[in-house]
Amino acid sequence: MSKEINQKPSEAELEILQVLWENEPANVRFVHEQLSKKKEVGYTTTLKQMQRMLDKSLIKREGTGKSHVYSANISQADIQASLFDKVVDGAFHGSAMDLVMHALGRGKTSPEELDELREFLNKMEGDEK
Amino acid sequence: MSKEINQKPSEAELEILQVLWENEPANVRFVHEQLSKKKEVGYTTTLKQMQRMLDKSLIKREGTGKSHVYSANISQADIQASLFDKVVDGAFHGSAMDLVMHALGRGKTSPEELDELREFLNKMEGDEK
DNA sequence: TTTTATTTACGACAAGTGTCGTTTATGTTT
DNA sequence: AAACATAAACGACACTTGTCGTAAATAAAA
Repeated sequence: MSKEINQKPSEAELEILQVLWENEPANVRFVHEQLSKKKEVGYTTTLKQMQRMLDKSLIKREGTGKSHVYSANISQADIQASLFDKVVDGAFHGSAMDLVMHALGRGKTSPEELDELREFLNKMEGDEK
Repeated sequence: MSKEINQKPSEAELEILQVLWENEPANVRFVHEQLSKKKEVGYTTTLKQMQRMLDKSLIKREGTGKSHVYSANISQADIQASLFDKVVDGAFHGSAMDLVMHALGRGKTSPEELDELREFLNKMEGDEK
């Protein structure tokens, strides 16, 4: 059901998608300004990147002449799933559980979050009868 | 303390590293044969890839003349951390917890694993007094 | 010590990516 | 309408990556 992910976004493309996911629809200037907060990059670079993403259908756009606005054309959920699988396969022996342990073992998880997680686990247990 | 990760491995490089992590040290032929189980690829392709990885110091090698054996030069742990951060930042709003939820919410986690996780959580709680 | 089998080393090439400079189109202001 | 400001479109270029073919080196067999 979910759209085919023909072209997985590159590093830079992902950054752009992030901006879009949280600010759709947005024009190039806006996206560029957001990116500029994180790194040094030229406006035309961002523009070009977005045009290529348009070609690849990673994003879509509306508007005419001088006012184009873009939106992501793949859901964040799809990318999450895709990247998740990739990292699990690529670095955690294919074991999602190992990844979870890694996440929790970094010592950066707050007690509140742990509680939340615990609750989540209980809920899951309930679900599977 | 951990070695700097100057060049993050590419997709193909990661596959090679995986083989090495589990079979160090290994020669090109062996690595190539392992890769061949998963995908179609030429011997020289693997060789070239490994030579480049050597240049980048992703791996190291020993031996002379016709018998070279290679070993990974970055730990799996480093890569795990690196890829983990990358995916968390890139697709999960920087929230490791969201990633964990994603992992658990896929419905591919066995009850045993969930129990194991629960125990892990309890243990963590204990630790932080 | 030739021949044979392998392994390495080189060099190439196409596609994809990150980055821009420059030019063109198009609204906006005078 | 002329001048400006700004956005979009093009084209380029250097690097990386994935893939090999071919040549050179070297060890093993005959």
